[in-house]
Parts: sequence; structure tokens; C-alpha cells
Amino acid sequence: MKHSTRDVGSLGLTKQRQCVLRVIHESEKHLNANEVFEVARGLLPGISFATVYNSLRYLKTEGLIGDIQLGSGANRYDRNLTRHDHAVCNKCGTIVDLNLPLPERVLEEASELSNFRPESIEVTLRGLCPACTR
Amino acid sequence: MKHSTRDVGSLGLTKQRQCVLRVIHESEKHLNANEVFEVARGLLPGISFATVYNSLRYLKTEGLIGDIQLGSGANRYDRNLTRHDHAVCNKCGTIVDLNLPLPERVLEEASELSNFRPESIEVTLRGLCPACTR
DNA sequence: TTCACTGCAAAACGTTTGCAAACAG
DNA sequence: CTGTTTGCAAACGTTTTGCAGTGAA
Repeated sequence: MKHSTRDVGSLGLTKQRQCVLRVIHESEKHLNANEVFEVARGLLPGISFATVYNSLRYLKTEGLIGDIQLGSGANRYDRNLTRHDHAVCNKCGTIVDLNLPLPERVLEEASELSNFRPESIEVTLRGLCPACTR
Repeated sequence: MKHSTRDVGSLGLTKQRQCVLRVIHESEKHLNANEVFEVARGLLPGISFATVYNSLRYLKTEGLIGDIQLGSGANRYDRNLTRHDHAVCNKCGTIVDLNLPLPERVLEEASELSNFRPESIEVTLRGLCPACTR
């Protein structure tokens, strides 16, 4: 139930897409498309740039991976599909995951104030990471 | 105290920068750089693209305007310098401001978990805006 | 045979930069 | 005069797209 309803090997999950998915799953960090490409071509030498981008978009819309849209530079991709938050370093750009126990009230309040039909909610802390604080 | 320590007309606030600042202040919406440029050239016909970008960066680092980094497309600029949150429509991209009373505990918890020196914190609700919900 | 996917190159964005000319102090 | 800012064009990084060729049902 966590990793979608589509089986590996079923229609759609081509060799290239499996490769990209594997790269995301095996990375400790939040890679951007370029970094995914670099790793992926190590596993599947012929894979192209465009295919990595297309695959990422595909995997994202299939709900097999998540993405992190924090502005400032390239999108990053995330194997963690559960709700979580991020801290972003304003100096070096480092992104770390946070598991904040966001009060249910915050989501409710946000939905009410905006009249949006909520699909996700996240907190972003911006500041200086331990390394950049010195 | 809200609008920085630098007076209008003092060193640095050139005609072009004042124009860009005025565009941001007078807009109800969150404009991106291109939109700022379009409006600004109406007020100051000779102004160039690069100058708008440079001015936005300048005004941002001077703390005279804020920016909204939500990924997915261009940065947007914000006259509202106080802490606030945003709802983003996953379909049409509309951004609306939210004034969520974020519990102090959330910031504390985020700082502790991340070990970051916090500079700002914001909540992003993603979903469908009233218009796109139909 | 059909239809979706790949790979390539080029285009499309958003943003920054190098540099000469213009300007303000 | 000196330092900063402007305007232009070109470069850059990221992402998308058009299209011919490939490959799997």
C-alpha cells in the first residue's frame, strides 16, 4: 500500500524506469534530475538524459516517488512517500528531512482559510545548517 | 521598522529600483520576475529585463521585499514581509496567502530536530483551489 | 502490426553575467 | 574623477518537446 498498486514488471515499468526508481530508492540523499542521471547511467549505460526526466515525471505521477519543490535550483526527488517536512540551508542548500508531528489543527485551519481541497501539507524550515553555522 | 532602515532616495534606491519596489507594493498578486518586468516597463519604459532581475535581487537582500520559493516555475515576489504561509493549487498554480497561527512548538521542534539555526519557517498547503475543485 | 517508450537534439524557460556606456556623488 | 548601476546580449542550468527509430505485446 505504500508503494502504489502497480507491480514491478507490469506495463509501464520499463528497464529504464526501473533503473531510475532504483536510483531513487538506493540514495540516501535527495538527488536532483542531473544526479539521478549520473547514477543511472552507471547502472544502465545507454540511458539518456531525456529518458531520465521522462521517467521521473512518470514515476512521480504514478505515485512511486515524491518530489521536493523548494525553489532555488533544481527539483529533488524523494523515496519517502510519507508526509514529512524539510529544513533547507540558506547558505549551502543542504536539505534534511524532518518528521514533525504537525498538529491536525494546522491542516484543518489551512484548508478552512484557503478553501482549498488539501492534498498535502508540509513545513519548511529555512536557516543555517550545523556546518554553515560553524 | 517594517521596511528596513534604508530611506527611499538614499544611496542605492535608484529610479529603477524604486520602480520595481513600487510594482511589488502595488500588486495584489504574487508576481514573478517576468510579470514585474511587464508592469515596470509600463511605469518606466526604458527599463531592462536584467535590471529588473538585478533590482529584485537587490531589494530582496536589502530586506525590502520577500520572495516565495515554491518550486514549480519561477520565483514570486512578495510585499508582505511578515511571517505567513501559502496554499498552492496543484492544477492552476494559484498561490494564496494564509495567516496560520503556527504553534511556537513547531518551530522549536524543527530547530531541535534539524540542528539548524532557524531564519524562517513556513507551511505550504498543496491541493486544489476553489476554482479547480469546480 | 501496433502503440508506447527511448534517445537525440533542439527549444523553452528562468536567471545570471560580462561588458561598455551612462550616471550620481 | 570614481564607483555604481544600467542595458544589452550572450551564457547558463533546468526541464520539456518534436521526431525518427526501437522494442515489446
